[in-house]
Amino acid sequence: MKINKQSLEEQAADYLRQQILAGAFVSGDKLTESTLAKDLELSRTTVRMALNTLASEGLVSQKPYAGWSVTTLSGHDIWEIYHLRVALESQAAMMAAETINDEKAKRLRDELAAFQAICKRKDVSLAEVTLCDFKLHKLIIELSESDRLARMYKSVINQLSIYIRITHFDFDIESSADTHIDLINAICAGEPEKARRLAIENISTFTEMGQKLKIEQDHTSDFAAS
Amino acid sequence: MKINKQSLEEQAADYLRQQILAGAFVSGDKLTESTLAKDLELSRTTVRMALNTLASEGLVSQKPYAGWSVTTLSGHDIWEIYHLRVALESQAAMMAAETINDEKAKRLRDELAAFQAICKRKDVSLAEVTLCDFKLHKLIIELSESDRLARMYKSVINQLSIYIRITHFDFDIESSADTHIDLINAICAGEPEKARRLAIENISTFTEMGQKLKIEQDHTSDFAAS
DNA sequence: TGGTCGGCATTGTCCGACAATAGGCACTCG
DNA sequence: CGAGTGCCTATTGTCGGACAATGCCGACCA
Repeated sequence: MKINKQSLEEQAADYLRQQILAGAFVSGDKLTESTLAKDLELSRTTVRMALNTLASEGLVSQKPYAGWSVTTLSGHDIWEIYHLRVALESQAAMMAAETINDEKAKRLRDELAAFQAICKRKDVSLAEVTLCDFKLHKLIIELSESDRLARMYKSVINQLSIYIRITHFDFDIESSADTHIDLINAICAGEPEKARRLAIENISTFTEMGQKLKIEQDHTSDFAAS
Repeated sequence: MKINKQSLEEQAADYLRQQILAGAFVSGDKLTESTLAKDLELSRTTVRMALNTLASEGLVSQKPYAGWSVTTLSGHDIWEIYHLRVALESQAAMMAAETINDEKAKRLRDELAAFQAICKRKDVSLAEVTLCDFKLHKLIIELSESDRLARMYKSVINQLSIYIRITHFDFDIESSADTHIDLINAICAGEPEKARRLAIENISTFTEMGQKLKIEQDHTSDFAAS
């Protein structure tokens, strides 16, 4: 038996977030309260509150009396988001290194090992590699043991994925996991400053490539889910 | 003539935020929708949305069907907030250093000079010093030119001031401004890495003292206002 | 003592209504 | 032809009331 403890508003927010991240609504699309209310079979009030939630996460924007729309990001917005990601992820790497213990280290190494195993397969798809990469970064955030940081990070990543539907591309898949080895080692060794530096480097190369190519990504809901 | 373009919800949120930061409601106080609605002469719906906004900022918490209350922060929460402040403020210092120009440098130096002037006065109050200190930090954030970062920073600071009603205490007021000199110089000189390091040091000493003493602070509304 | 059962306060959700506003269209006037 | 003007429509902003769902607390009972 499974009972649903989430409020309707929460469910609506989750659903809409997922739809946006999955690309069912794309940047600039207009969302009207009454239409959504009919589609979701909810009252306008509830839908409205869900939209408010998404707005606070930066996924949708509203113009007074004009309507809601999926956020459109300018170049400057992307710049902001990139720098925020650097700030949060490097901080998380530091904190993870500071609070490292055997159990955490094991989780990190296991995740990295899985990542490497995936990369070695010949028939591996980009999607799978991407998923592993995401999971690893997400794990580092989790190991920082800061819910607030995790929340902010998720918001940043979600905003980013409205704009870019990529993470990895046609560069060497095999070495994809390996670029994380040093970072994971630094964290496990309890070297905060080194971990911080490597985390920044890792994101930098990632983003640099992101500027060149944009590819559809088919599992954007990963971050929004939890 | 001055017309009010803000929605009622926004005004309610601003008002409540100010009340919380000013100490009219303290940590743990219960807020009931219908009571607030009567007090503010608004509908429950509107109040509810305002509370939702504050919740997304971390100022109030809600337990389903039980009620809203001003957030109570645990030791771990404070730890999270401290680390977030470090991450955001050091990043802002870096970004300010990276994008420094004559006009920005002038603003920084002017603010610092004002700070120093205040500290030199014999009859200066702690409140005034605190205000200057806040303004300087706020300026650095602003100079990073990232609205998202500013928003997150404000949220972090607001949460912090629910718990701690202090910024400065009975340590040497005269040298208070001077501890910022190196940081400002690094930013103006366009040295991101140095600026980052000094920003972290600055916050660390600040927080360290914050753990010892807690003093009422009488201008908490500064950050929430803008 | 410990568990159960109501009652009360408060939130969660809905509906319907109406005012306020933005955005687009047609119209006028030069 | 172009610019400004005024109207119409779609949509949001706000409201009040209503009722169900739930958490809390105290009373009662074994």
